[in-house]
Amino acid sequence: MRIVIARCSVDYAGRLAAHLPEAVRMIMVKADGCVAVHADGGAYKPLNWMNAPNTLVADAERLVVTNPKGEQLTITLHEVLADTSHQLGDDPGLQKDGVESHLQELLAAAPHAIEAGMTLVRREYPTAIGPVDLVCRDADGKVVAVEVKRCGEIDGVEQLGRYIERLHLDSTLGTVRGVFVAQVVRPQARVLAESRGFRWVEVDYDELRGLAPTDLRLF
Amino acid sequence: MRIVIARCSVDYAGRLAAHLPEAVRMIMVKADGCVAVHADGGAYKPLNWMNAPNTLVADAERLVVTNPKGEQLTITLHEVLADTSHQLGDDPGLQKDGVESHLQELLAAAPHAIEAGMTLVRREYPTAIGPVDLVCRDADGKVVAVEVKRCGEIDGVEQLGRYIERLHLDSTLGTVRGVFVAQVVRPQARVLAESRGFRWVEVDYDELRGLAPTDLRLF
DNA sequence: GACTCTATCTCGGTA
DNA sequence: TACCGAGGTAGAGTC
Repeated sequence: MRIVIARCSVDYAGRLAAHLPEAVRMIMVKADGCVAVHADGGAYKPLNWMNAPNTLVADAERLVVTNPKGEQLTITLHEVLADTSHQLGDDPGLQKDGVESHLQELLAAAPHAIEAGMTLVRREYPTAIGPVDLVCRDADGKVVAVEVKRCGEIDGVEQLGRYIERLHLDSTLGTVRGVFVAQVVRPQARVLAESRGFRWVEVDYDELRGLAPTDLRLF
Repeated sequence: MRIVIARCSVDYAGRLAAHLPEAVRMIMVKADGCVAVHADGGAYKPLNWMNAPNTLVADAERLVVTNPKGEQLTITLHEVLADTSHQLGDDPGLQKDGVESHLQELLAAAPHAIEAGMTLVRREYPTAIGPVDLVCRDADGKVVAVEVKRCGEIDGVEQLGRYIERLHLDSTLGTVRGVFVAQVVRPQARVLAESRGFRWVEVDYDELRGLAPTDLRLF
């Protein structure tokens, strides 16, 4: 990884056009060829960047980064204040716990947490437009499509609607009811779900974890 | 901005739980207190991070970052290979051209580019589920809801459908027709738009720019 | 390759 | 502050 601190100006031409006036910034060039220009604030997102794969042409005055799609980032160096390189090596990568797929696993293991009497038919039930998170049967034996979100927003309700539309084309299932499950369901998503005739349910992740077998936990 | 190259392990506890095994990484601490841990690859996204505002407690062995929401990032330093600081100063910020809001401005200034005889009623027309990009009247005086996208995909068509549903609740408007406008409309979005009875239109950004007054241009 | 969906999304606007 | 929508979304997984 090469790190350059420099007074520079930057131009990007690609999916949009963007320009950065002259200022002191940090330029990070990673081993895979991706480049990021950072200011001294503003979270982790760089002001400008180019992802790998790239071709880099560098001299004392400028750094021109081009990618196969024809996008181009030009960094004009007015004054270089520091320029260092470091050998980092491969990274073993990040282990995560608590993302949507875990919530889905937990609900698959305990569908009664969604609704009393509910049983699992299948996780990731395939349709032409993508898999339905959970397909269940309720206490009356009726088919229920369940969309699981960590955070319940309007998009997820639309998604559930599209899945149910698809499932209705499968005549063996009969009428399919929709349930929208999330740790938090936003007010607008509630309104849309109700107007579409879907139930919405908020579930607690830690509570579910208590209900499920221990081997589902990561650490 | 402080940049540390170190063999370290990292733990994050907050919206999820995450762990990074020991390896050499780059740790960036910005002036606003945000922290990012980078590997030597994987685009601009750090492996782990904490956004400002934060409280930082640092000693030779670890860096503990806590935010007001109770999230915590702990970086355990096993070996520090470099540790430098640089004064960067404020950044003048990024100037952009070609994003959706510009396209919307241009179309508001030249609604006839969408359809001959079209006139603007209002930009960002408010509804209970969010603002409609443009509300216009066509050559026959009929109300038209316009959804503007840089890239026309299926989500945008759904959005237009929701807005029209809402606008129909407003009895003063009469029947509302839908038009989906983008620089490029994807095949799937075309099909969905047509099946919903919406017209779709592709517009050229540079051509529009030629039609509009110069003061709308950024650079 | 295209398409789909998730994200500690980030970021900006607005009520 | 919370909520919503856009993004050069990026990134992972599937087909």
